Amino acid sequence: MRASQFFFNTQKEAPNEAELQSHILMVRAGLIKRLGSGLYSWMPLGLRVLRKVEAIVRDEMNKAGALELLMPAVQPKELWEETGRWAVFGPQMLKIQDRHEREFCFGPTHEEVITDIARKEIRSYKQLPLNFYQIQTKFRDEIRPRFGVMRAREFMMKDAYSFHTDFASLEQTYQTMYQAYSNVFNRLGLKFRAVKADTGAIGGDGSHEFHVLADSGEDGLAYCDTSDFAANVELAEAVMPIQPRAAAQEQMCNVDTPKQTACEDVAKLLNIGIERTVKAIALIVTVDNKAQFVLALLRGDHHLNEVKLAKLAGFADFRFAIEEEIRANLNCPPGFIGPVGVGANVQVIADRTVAAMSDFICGANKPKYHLAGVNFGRDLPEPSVVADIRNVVEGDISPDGKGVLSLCRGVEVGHIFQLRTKYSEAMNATYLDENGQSQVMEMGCYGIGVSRIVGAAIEQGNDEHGIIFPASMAPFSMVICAIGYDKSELVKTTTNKLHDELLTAGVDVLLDDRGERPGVMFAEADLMGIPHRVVIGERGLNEGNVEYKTRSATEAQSLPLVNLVEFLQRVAK
RNA sequence: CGGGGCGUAGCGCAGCCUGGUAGCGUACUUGUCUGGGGGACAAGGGGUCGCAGGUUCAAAUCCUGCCGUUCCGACCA
Repeated sequence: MRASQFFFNTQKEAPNEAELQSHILMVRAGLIKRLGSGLYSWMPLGLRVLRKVEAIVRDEMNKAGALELLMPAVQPKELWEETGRWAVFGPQMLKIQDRHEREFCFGPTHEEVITDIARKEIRSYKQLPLNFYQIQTKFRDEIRPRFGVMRAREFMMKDAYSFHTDFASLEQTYQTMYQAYSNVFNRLGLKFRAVKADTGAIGGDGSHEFHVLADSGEDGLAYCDTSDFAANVELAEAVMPIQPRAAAQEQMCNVDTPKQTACEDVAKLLNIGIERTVKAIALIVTVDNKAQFVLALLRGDHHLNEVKLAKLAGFADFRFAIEEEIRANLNCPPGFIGPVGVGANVQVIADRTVAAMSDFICGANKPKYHLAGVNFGRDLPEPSVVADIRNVVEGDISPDGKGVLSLCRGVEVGHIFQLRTKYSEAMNATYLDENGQSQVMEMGCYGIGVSRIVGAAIEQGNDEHGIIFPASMAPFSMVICAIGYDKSELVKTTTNKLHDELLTAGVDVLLDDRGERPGVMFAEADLMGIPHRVVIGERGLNEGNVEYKTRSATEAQSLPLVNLVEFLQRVAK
């Protein structure tokens, strides 16, 4: 490709709302162009990247035995009512009407459509297992689109759905997909991790997320360095403390904390470790339309895990209490609340760690006071519920007992689920088994955020000059910067010839024939993240040399003209 | 939906308080000089100042309403 025949539009400044490096660089390099909130055009340069990712995903899906199809993006409401998700998905779904005022949505996912296909097309156990996939535009009306294509409303997704006669078959395909996903991310050249995950709104049993590791990632991950345990922080279990609760040593007493409302400040004032403090989080839990005031106890330095809490029996519907509710139930302003001496109207639940603490510090339910030397069973009743309700922290024992946990952040780019029969049952997707009996199909589903991968990859690969693409997804694998293309006949003929020969050799090469100044060509090539750069000018040519450098190298090397194509062909592989 | 910010040229911004010819940087066009890390000089083109209403002789500027957008708290590939 010749730069003079292509179109790019690089910018020195990115729009204000771009806050993530990947977003800024994608806009500056001219990969994408914003149309509206969460809506992006993929410009020719960006589309080349997207297509390369797609190609790898498609190839690995095919290798794993999945069959590509393409379903409508627009889906009728009736299908979604069968599974009850028309209501469940709620405002995240873009709902539209046709001229007859019939209701549709722009598909945020395709379980209903594929299950409808399966129930109509699959009759016999002999046809199973089957795995269908598509690569298609999805729309989810995100509450807060941001980070460019990393959290856009319209995005490109590969979604696959498998159908099985039994769970064993599902597990087998699930493993195949797990491996295929690992292959995809390895081929893309990304640092990633597969973690155990919460199944969220899609539902089902077994589930793994695939995360590209990046400090700016929206998900917290916990992993064990000495075993293969890895899980989303939402799910990672904080195991029961090994040490049983120590016997009480101190007497309970008031301590003056005139301004100290946070555990951290109380600990500082008393000159003790924050791990000796307990905080009480006031919640309103609704069961059968009845609101119950609850204090959830956590160690001062721990954080509540709302996903875990919501999974406890009776806690599905909870929210944080507001100040008036706290005052009404405890007769005390927030900042000094605690579990000691509360009335029967207050339920107290404790995190496992707290349940094993003794002689701790907590709020006194009296303004400007905390209590020290507090002990369960003596100063207050044992908590009614003890459960794992906190986020794991660095250094926690790994749930598999084979080491300690470390934390990192990641961008979720893939998610695989064992759906089991959630959709097939609701939509009556059945087949006839060997005995002529009707059986409900087992299902799995497997997603990859194709467009998100581009953002995640840039998040992982960039420097002060711009994007550093992995070779697998760069828009061009090589650029020839022809210095003085418009002035020097020698440069022109040499670079033209090299360009044609590289193309013939199968190298995805860009010839910068615009006659731009060297600085401009270098800056733009770096910004776009092209992995290999060949610089050809008259001065070097007269000595029989050209210059070569990879995107991430700091120094260029001089190469002889002889055998140049062979060399470049080899490095570009 | 709750709360804050911002809407002026493709992008980044000033002007608004104190009403009176719409500006700067960048990008774009043309020319000259340049030519190894977004070069210099000169001359240009490009704006219903988000929309609607109001106050006024006069509104980008003051007032009201609406819309869009963005950031901070409940979603997910």
